[in-house]
Amino acid sequence: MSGLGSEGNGAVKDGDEGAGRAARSKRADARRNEETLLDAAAAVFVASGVEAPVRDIAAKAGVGMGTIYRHFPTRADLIIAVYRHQIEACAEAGPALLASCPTPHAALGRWINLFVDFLVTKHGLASVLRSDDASFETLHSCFIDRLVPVCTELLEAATAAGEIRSDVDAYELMRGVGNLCIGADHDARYDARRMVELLVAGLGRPR
Amino acid sequence: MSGLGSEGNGAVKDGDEGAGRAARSKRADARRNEETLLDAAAAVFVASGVEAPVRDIAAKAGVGMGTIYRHFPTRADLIIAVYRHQIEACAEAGPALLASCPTPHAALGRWINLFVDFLVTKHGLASVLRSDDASFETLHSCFIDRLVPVCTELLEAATAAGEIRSDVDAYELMRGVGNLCIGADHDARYDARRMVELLVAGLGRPR
DNA sequence: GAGTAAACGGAACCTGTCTCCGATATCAAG
DNA sequence: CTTGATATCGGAGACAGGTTCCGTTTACTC
Repeated sequence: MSGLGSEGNGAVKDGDEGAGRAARSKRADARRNEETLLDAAAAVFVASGVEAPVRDIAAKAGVGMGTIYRHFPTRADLIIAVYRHQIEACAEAGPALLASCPTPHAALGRWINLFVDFLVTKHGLASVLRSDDASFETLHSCFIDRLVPVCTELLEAATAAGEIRSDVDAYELMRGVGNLCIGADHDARYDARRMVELLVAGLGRPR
Repeated sequence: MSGLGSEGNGAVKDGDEGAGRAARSKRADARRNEETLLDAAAAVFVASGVEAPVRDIAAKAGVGMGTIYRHFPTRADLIIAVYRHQIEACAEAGPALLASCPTPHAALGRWINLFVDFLVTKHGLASVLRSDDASFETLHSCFIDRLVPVCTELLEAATAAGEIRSDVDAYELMRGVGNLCIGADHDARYDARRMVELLVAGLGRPR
């Protein structure tokens, strides 16, 4: 609805790999495969959800299992790579909203809506974010590291403006919102957006 | 904290199996094993969480895989059996709270706390409740069928008293609360109870 | 005490993740 | 263009859970 970028495109490419070292040395086939893989993964995620078997992605990309695991040591790394730029867009929207909205509280609400839309439109992303499987730790902290600071900024602005209670921190809020988005697809009776709206409403100073 | 029964005891026994048919015919060893299994499962769930391998439970009970699956056709059935009486206790607490609390809204809050305590103290129960694996559908609807009507009653009482907004139904609320409880253990920075409190606060009429 | 149906046990199977290593392709130097 | 060093590929198979199957054992009945 709000739109944090479309679905199946490259992303990552080669930019921020080795912390800007001198060597842009990857072999051509490797570069090509990485991109193919990213596209295939994005396509499969859309078609079958984020929990699609790795084998399917490898098959779709026309490469072997080894290749996929060389580029993305774990499922989670692949997911991160596919969605990294969308997380980035979401993070960047924070300060922008703060500047353009009438009140910090409004900005916070809008920003959270952005986040919710992102999670809800990616089948199963929210669940996988909450998986207690250790290998998803990376995914989790990728989201957290990038997004929590932004959320903190919005939260502090709203607190400073006296618009919300001050005993909830950004990490907790984002986890709560993330949790509320779980299973939002495949259940017509559950509207994650409305629940999040309630949560944000509850944030408002109890007079 | 509030206490919906302790952990590892029988439950189910033989009562409500075949809709009160005449035949109480099970063989003695079968009856014995079922109870052993229930106890073992409860113990393992406490020790390793609800997601513990079925094999572990069988081993703990000292029976073979076949036995476990004869009594509980699927993982979810076993979980249900173990927790059924606690769900029951929670359901029964609803009307009681409504009668004993000063306002319906207070009763609703207390009842939801009961539910949250139940979920949070059972490692991983909330996650498994939200699993999109089809075999947990039974578990899901067991919770839903028994608890949603109770929640509806509380909700309607509070609505009638003009204490809350009226555009949220019990199913949605319970799903939201259940979601908020996911991963509440093993993350000290996340306090599910506080998030649920926020949600319930948001339920209050926006003046 | 024998006969029979129910219950048991656990090996085998399925699905999904991730590892290992021989086969293959790329690139640079001669 | 050839050649060799080396990065990359591919996919069989190890591993980990859940679930099924079926030959064996056991409890109850006559």
